[in-house]
Order: sequence, then structure tokens, then C-alpha cells
Amino acid sequence: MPHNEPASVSPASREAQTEERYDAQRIESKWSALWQQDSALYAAEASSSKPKYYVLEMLPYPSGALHMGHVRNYAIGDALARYMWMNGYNVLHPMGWDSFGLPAENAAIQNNTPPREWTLRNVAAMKAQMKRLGFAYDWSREVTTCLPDYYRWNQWFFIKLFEKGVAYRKKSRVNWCPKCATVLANEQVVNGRCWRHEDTLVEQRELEQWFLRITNYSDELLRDLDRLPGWPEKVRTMQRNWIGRSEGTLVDFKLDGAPDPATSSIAVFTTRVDTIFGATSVQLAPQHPLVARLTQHNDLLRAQVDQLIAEQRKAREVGDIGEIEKHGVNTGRYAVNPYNGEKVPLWVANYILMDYGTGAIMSVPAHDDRDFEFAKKYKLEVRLVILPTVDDPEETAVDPPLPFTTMQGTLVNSGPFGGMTCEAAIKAMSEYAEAHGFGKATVTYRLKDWGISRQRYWGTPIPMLYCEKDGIVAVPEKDLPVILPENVDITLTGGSPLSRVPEFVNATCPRCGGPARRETDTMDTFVDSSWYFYRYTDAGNDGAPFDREKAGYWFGERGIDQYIGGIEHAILHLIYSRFWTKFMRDMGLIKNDEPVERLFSQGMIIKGGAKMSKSLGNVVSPDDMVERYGADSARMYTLFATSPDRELDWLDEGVEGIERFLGRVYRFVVRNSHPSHRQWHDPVPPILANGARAIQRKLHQTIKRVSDDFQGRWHFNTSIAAVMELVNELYAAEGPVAAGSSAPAIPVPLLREVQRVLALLLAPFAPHLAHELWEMLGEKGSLLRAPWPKYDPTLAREEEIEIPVQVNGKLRSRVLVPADASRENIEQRAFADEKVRAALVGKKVVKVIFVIGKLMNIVAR
RNA sequence: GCCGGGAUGGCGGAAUUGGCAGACGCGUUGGACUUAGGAUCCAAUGCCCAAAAGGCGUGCAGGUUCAAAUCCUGUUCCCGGCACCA
Repeated sequence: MPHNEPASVSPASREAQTEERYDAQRIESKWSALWQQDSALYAAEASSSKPKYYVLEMLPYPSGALHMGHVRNYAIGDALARYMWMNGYNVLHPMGWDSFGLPAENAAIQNNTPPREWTLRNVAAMKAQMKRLGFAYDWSREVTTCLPDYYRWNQWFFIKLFEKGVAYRKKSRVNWCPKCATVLANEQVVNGRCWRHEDTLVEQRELEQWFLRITNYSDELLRDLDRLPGWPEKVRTMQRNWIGRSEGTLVDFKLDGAPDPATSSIAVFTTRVDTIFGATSVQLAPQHPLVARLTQHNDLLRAQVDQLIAEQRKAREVGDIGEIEKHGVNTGRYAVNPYNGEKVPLWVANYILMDYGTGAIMSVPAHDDRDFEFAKKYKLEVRLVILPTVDDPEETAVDPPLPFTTMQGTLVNSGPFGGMTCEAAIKAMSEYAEAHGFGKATVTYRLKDWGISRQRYWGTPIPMLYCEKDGIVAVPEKDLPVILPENVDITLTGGSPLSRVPEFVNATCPRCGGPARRETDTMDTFVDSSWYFYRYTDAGNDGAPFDREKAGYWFGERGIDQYIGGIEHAILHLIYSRFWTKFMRDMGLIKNDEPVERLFSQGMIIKGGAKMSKSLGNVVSPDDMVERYGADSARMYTLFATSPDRELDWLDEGVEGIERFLGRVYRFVVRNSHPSHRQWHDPVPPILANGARAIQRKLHQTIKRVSDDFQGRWHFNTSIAAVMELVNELYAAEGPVAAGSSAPAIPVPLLREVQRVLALLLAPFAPHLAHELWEMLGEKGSLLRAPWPKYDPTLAREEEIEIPVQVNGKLRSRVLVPADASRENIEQRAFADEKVRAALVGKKVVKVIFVIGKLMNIVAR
């Protein structure tokens, strides 16, 4: 085993005496200060011949302090932004604050600090943290959503939405979180619980609220998911599920014996109208309006239905609605199947949901699992109407196991439709229903309109007025913004805090000049984040939300080039944003159909196998990490520990490892960047001694590996590993130098190139240190705009390669050959190899597999 | 139940197209330097075997192939999403 002899004067001792240690704090505060002075450094260029690149990280809520998840998110975006700058792009890399919302109100109540003050203080603190971490944001475009210069445009948009009929007011059953004391959108309810309060069940309340008709775009939102190959499949699937498109048929059953034919219709939605001749009952949701009528004079039935409602609620509490036992009540009435005039019993059941389809179903026990279970329990008739088509005649048809639910079959006992395949029957029967006026083919969605009214203070006031004479009237554009008043008592509960501010509530109707009452609800904060990234393109504009040309330049045809954020917004923020973009496109404000071309969801950070939480005491604070190891190390560790899309299990020792590595780089440059070297501008000599050639080769291989990771998979863990390998090789080459030899082991021109490239390759990951190295090397000009190094395939090429030799697939030996060695040459050497010969004793070579440049495998028996 | 993702040393992970399993880092062990070392530098480190030779080894069981972490079939477990969706 070859190894280096211990040197008489080792690098170790020399370093201890003459070299400074890597002092991240000193280096980072120096560069931080310089960057603060040069605010234009990271600014996107107003006009440019360069290609544009818009890279964006999801803006944070100003909770008071960054957490490690933020650092990881921003470290990814910052690395990419810096890489793109160095590759000659005009980069837009902005940051802002999603600063309306409940926590500010809760904190205000707890600490007796007004929400605005609390929020802006947090913004300042977190901005300082971001600067300390060295993220390269264009702060001239900062957006703070709770300030009137931003939220006035929420109001402006709301009026546009209202004018187009996309914003509307209706009374309906809505989700109410008692802890938030406000209404929630469907998207903010998870398993029947509040998204912010996992322990709190959402209640249903009948309220009049403002909604946005996101369902206008249901189909487009679904269809365009196929045009987003740059999005994670997971997110697209989640949105598809959420939109929940379902093709089926509406069929009207008549209530038998109803006095008034107009109100006797029971609309049923089914995806399997082909099975309708097998319907042996109709089931209503307990909240169905018809149930209310039927129970009006029937206290017993009313009590039974109430029981069903209670069971549904219970199931939601458990959070596993699929496990609840099915219960039903026979109303004693009948519904008439319009296809055959048959009377079937009308039931109310606890497994029918009022908020999907029509809240009523036809029950076909023979061909639906749930209906089958229900029918067995209540001894309802099971009638087979589909005969399965099975390839194997043994298994066919005679006695299929019920329920039989697939589409592979033909209809029986189905009147004129008998003999049709399921697929054909669905089409024919839908057309038949339409022709006879009792139904039609239809599409239902799970997606519901977006309820945006919030009965809270800290949000955008909805710019609407209620006039006794003129009804609902929008605030005229010239009167915007409707300013959110300060000094509002938010500690009282019950209703919107703004409703207790007479100066706010009392207004004048712009139409008739008479008295009007102002809307006192505020907007869901997801309105703020639905379009904020357009505002970055023109943040100072006070005549419009943004200039069309500027937004057009940065969004182009396809939107933000790269958006990076957590998976928790897969549905909420990202579906609202898509909706908003489509609305703005229809208004003619923008040309792009989608806001984001490429989306990246970074993985969560955990520690000790669990999500970081105060109660577990495993929270890692960015401030703490920066103080102990420096910003560069903390950032770089989040990129090195694993690939960005995976879950990251935090390990403090891992950060130490990065700090150690950065120290190695720093010390290498300190002792090898003698000012006298700077006069060397010679090109690297074409022919290098063995050791130097090895370093040159490694250098170019490293450039390739780092560049490839940026271009492709974003596996920065392997990019950083590649740079580490290079540095390890430099240290190995240095070893003998220290032993007193005066000639440098690495020729100065190559040494200078290596050091320059090190600074360039580290710039996206450890910007402070990279800038320090750049300066130490006497380089002029900003590292940020220095061109990314090019790799030369000729220089990266190996002159000699080791070919593994297998016998019957098992590695037996390796032969070292010139890279261009012929197959014959390699085979000759391989068969001469002792180990190979030993493995071939008593065997006959059948054939030799030869993979150029990779390996050879001798097949022998 | 349905739809995703995953399982590789003591740990985080690497292996980009089927071609040397374990790069890089952590940890551990040994050494150098030292008044000292929790600094730094060097080396070793998948498992079995005293060592060599050899064997075994990518959740599990099979299969395809000269060759499988990678492809196929079946299966277990873990994580995430959706869920009486008619």
C-alpha cells in the first residue's frame, strides 16, 4: 500500500504557525457590509440583450425568525440565481413578505403590540437574517403585502373580479374554525380540521360570504396540468385529485305520489348509468333539501336523520370517514326510475355527502361495493344487470362474485339496452335521458368556488359598500385604497373587528350619495400571494398593479422560469395562483397561461427522525448555526446533506464537516496565492508532468460534474462532493512540496487556474468565502458576473484507464491500459493476468464480452 | 381502498444509459505535530475469517441476462397525498 512518507516539516506544523485559521465570521461580516453598500449588485437589468431568467422562492410569512426550512429553500434558489448570473443571464431574484394573516393578530393580543408594528418588526429582523446569510436578492423590488401600496391592488383586482361576475356574494354553508374565529376556504380544511389547528374540528355555518368563481376555470386548470412537465408529478396529481373531475349522467327520479310535480324531482348523479336497471333504492344525504321537507311533520324520521348527521360528523372527527358503519333510514316513500317506471324505496343514508354531486344517488348493490354492503345490511334487493366478459371461459358469467364493478361487461335485464357493452350503454342511455327530458350527460367537480371572506382584522379590506337604495356597490377605483384603520380593538370576539369601527363602517354611496355601510370582512391572505410575483416585475408602480410590458418581459409565454418552495402549497397557493393568472390573462394584462413553468418542491428538514418542533426540543436555529459555523457552512450543508428534493435529517456534525472543508479550501489558497504569482498570465503549458496533469484532469472533470448538476438533476450534494475530491487531490499533491522542495509541485499557471476555478465553483454555494478567495487571488471585477468556467473534454480525458476483468461476472482482476488500447491488446493482458488464469483453470472460454472503456467479462465453463 | 415516493455500511448518502456496489461527508480507530488538542495533517474503516486466499452483500422470494441496487413478477415494511367522490 503506497503512502506518503512523513515529511520532515509537515504541512500541519507549518500551518499552525504561519497560517490564519478560516474565520468565517470575519470574512462574512466583511462581505456582508460590502454587499449592503452596493445595492445595485443583485439588481435585475431593466433592459438587456441577455436572456432573462426569473428565479423565485416562495415568500415567507414574517413570523419573527427564519427557520432551517427557509434557509434550505433560499440556499437552493440563491445557488441557482448565482449560477445563472455567471452564465450570462439577466436574472430576476426578488424577495418579499406575505405579511397579512392571523398570527399577527394573535401576537398582538398576547403582547399588546399592534399587528402592523409586530409584523414590520419581524420583517426587519428576518431581512437582517437573510442579509447575514448572504442571499442575493434585488431588494429594490421588495414586496410587503400588508402595506397599502400593495393591498390596494388586491382591492383593484377584486373590483375587476366583481365587474366580471367572478367575485360574487352568496349565502351558503361554510367552514368555520372556532380557534381562528373565521371562515376557511375548502382548501384550508384538512381531514375536517383547520389547516393551522390540527386539533380543531371545523364547524359548518350558514353565512353570506364573498366567493371567487375559480370553478369557471375547472377544466382549464385540469387540462393545463398536462402542459406543465416542469412540475413534480406529485403536485400535478394532487391538483388533479383536488379538482376531481368526474364524468357521469344526471338522472331525475320522481318522488312517487308527490302532489306538486315541479318539486317532486330527485336529481341523481352517477358515473355508471349503464347499471341503472339494477337500482333497487335511491339514497339521499341527510342534509338533502327533500329530507327537510319529508321530516317536517315526522318527528321520528327527523330524529333518525339527525342521528345520521351526527354519525357523519363523528366520522370526520375520527378523520377516517371510510371506516364508519353505514346506516340508513327508510323514508317510506318511493322514487320512480325514469327508464322503466319502477318504484324503488327512498332512503336517507349516512354515507351520502351533500357537498358532492347532487347529494343523492341511485343504489345499485350488484355493481357497487358500498351499495352492496348497504343492501346486505338492510336486505335490499340485489339485481344483476351486467354480465362480465372474462377471457377464461371457466370463470365466465354464470355466477360472478358480487358486487361486480368493472366496466368489462355487457348489459342484461336492461330493457332496450340489453346486450350493449357498458361503455356503449353509458353513451346511449345518457342520450336517451336527454331526448326524453329526464337527464343528461354531465361533469361534476370536487373543486368548489373559493370563499375569501374572513371575519378578521389583519387583512385587505374588501372594497365593497352596501347601500339601502343601490344594494351592493363597488368602491370606485379613484377611492382606492380602502385603508385598513389602525388602533382597532381586536381583542373582542364575535364578528369582524372592523364592524366595531364606526368611522370605517359608515360611508357614502358613490352612486346615490346616500349613506352606505362598508364591507367589514377582509380577504383571505391567499389572495395576496396569488399574484405577488407579478408585482416584483414593477414593484414601485402606483398607477397599476404592474406594467404589462415589464411583466411580459419577465414572464414571457411560459411564466416564472423556476419557482422553489415547500410541498405544503401544492394545492392552496399553487392552484389559486394558476386561477389568478388565467383571470389576468382573460383581462388582457398578461400573455402567459400559467404562472410557473418549472416548479421545484424541496424536501422537509427533520432532526433525529422527527419534524423540528418546540415541544420535541429539536429545533435548529439558523442564527445559532451562523454564529457557530458561519453562513456559508450552514447554507452549504443544507445542499450537501442530501439532494434538495429529499427529506434532510439534520446533523450538527455534518455542518462541522462543511466548515472543515471550507477551511481546507481557504488555507490552500492562503498558502498558494502569493502576490508574486499574479504576474503569471502564461497559459497552462500544453504538456504537464504526471502529477500536474492529474490535477488538470481532475479540475476539468470537476467543472463538468458541477455544471452537469446545475443543468440537470440539481443534485448539489454530488457537485459539492466533486469539489471536495478536487481539494483532496490538491492536498495530496502538496504533501511532498512541504518536505523542503523549492519547486512547486503544481506549476504556477495551473495553480492559479485551479484556485480561480475553485472560487468560481464555490460561488453559488459559499458566496462569502468565494468572494474572499477571488480577492485574495487579485482578481478584479465582481465574482457574481465572472463567467462560469468551461470544461475542456480533452483535458478531462483519462490517458490511462483501469479495465476490470470479470470471469463469469465475478471481478477477478484489473488491467491498467492506455485509454486508446485496442481490444486485442487488453485481452492479451487480461489473459496473461495471474488471477484471471487462476480463475480459468479447468475451464474453457466460451466467449468474451467487451464493453469499450468499461470492462471485460470472460464467460467460461 | 386508490395514487405517488422510498428501503444501499454504525449514520447521511453516491453509483446520470444494465457494466468495478459503497464516491463524498459524518462517526470510529491508529499515527504525525504538540505543554496541550475538541485545531490541523496522514492513514484505515461494508460483513464473515487471526491474516491471506476466499466467500457473502443494495428490504424479502423468484425471474430475465455474459452481467441486475438498476429491468420483470410476486411480496413485506416505511413516508406522503387522496378517500363512503356515487
